[in-house]
Amino acid sequence: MAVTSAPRIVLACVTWANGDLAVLGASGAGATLPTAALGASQPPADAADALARRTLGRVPAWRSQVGVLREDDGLSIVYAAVVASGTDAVAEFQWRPVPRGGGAASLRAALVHLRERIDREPVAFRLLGPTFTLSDLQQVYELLLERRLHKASFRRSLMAAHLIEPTDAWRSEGRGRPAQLFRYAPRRRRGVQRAVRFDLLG
Amino acid sequence: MAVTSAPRIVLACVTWANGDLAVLGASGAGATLPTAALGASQPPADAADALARRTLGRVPAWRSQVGVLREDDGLSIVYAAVVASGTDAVAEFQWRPVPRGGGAASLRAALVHLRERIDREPVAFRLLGPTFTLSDLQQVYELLLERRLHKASFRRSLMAAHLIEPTDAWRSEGRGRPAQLFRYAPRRRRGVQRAVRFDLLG
DNA sequence: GAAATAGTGTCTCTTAGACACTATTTC
DNA sequence: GAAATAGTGTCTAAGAGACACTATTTC
Repeated sequence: MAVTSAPRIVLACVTWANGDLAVLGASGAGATLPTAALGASQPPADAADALARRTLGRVPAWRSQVGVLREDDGLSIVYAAVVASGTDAVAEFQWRPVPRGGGAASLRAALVHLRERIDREPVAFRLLGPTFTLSDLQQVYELLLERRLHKASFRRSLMAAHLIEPTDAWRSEGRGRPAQLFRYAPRRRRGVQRAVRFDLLG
Repeated sequence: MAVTSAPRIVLACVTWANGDLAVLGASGAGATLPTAALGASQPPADAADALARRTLGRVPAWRSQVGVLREDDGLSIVYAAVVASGTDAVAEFQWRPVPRGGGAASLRAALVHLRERIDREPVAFRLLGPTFTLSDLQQVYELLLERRLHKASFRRSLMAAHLIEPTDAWRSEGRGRPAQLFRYAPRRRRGVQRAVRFDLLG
């Protein structure tokens, strides 16, 4: 038994608000992420959920461990989490716009983590509410991937994957044609495995 | 300051030997992965490298943090590492065939970690020696991905990515036509960003 | 020549992206 | 009707997989 300070849990909890990504932070000047000490013999994922419950009032819709960082004052176990658009923060926590390009190392790592998982896990769908328009969904993908996507192509491959189903509701934002609302309803396991990609290496 | 046992570093170090993947383990009956206590204020990556140096005599060609697990006797910080085919283990450690489907949780997590990164980081190339045949490379991809790949298609997209260059050496394995040796020599950054994939979700 | 392995040419089918269009709303 | 946003049809080019082939070695 060595005398060590217990590792700390750091939670980067992201949502989609006002057409932008927002991250949960402590109120006040510094944009610090919520943290908690990890209990002896407590599983880190449980600690992350407990921390979310304390700062948000609920367990996130999706959560994943980002990794461990050695920081000045000890070890930080960073978690990325995602909650549905419209979820309110509690007490002394609030949603802040995600800083473009900058921010603390743990937040940047969490955003990279989300970006790397968006095509394998339902990150984008958990960021949205129970129903959403296809423009909403595309905007979330574009924010997380930090690049523009082709509208027709996005919709075609989305439909081909059978991940969503239309509702009979439509939403009008004031100007322009109303958009149909969809819900996340994955039907297919996974299709044919596709080729190895070498184009991301180098 | 709480009284806690320091987290442990666990190293899942993989190589390619005798046409199969092998993992470095302690000699003897139990197939336990090498471990080390993490020093207070020591960065985990440094501890993983030091552990590799102690059990292999060298720093791995590629290394990545897999994550933190709460185990019975404390926290384990798991690292996946890869060394070139032909590297010898030292002292009381040896290469063991990777158990198909089974094995300890930390080893399974490390193998999933490698599989998820093979198309974004040069994992397969670091598993091979400085020169290799295209059949070697394809076999490593097939072992890591656990599925067969199409030979002509594999080679076409590999060449299109400009990741390797031919040497003027050929290797003959006894039977069959000798194969040309290639080396890893990535030339291109990355091509055009391609579409979002929905087919891995669901 | 048979067997084994390396390596290639060609066809087809799928699909991503471009482009241009139609549809439905507010003003 | 203009502006804005949603949604679609068609063409093209790239690429993945199937198939069948050629090439070079050992026996």
